[in-house]
Amino acid sequence: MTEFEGRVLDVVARLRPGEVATYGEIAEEAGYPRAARAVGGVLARSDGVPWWRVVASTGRLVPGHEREQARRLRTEGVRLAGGRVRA
DNA sequence: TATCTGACGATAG
DNA sequence: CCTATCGCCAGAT
Repeated sequence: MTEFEGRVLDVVARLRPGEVATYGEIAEEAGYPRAARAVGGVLARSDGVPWWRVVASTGRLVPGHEREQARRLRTEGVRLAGGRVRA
């Protein structure tokens, strides 16, 4: 468990139901401002974290998990439109 | 030290 | 709105 990993997972774990954040925001809050890309890598290999509450800066859902993510987000009351989270 | 790989982000066309 | 590109980053090899 690297420090980067630990910080990222910690930040994501703090997201509350209905709250959505972008990879970039997670990276910044974790203390690694420009590591948005690396954040995706961590989430892709982690379990037990609310990954569905993280989306791209454009509001797009996670590639390959659109259905599942959309289902979970709607369950939490998040408004979606055209496969994207409404700003 | 050099490369390659992604659940990224911003920008140009 | 879409794709192509390029810049950026941590990790793995």
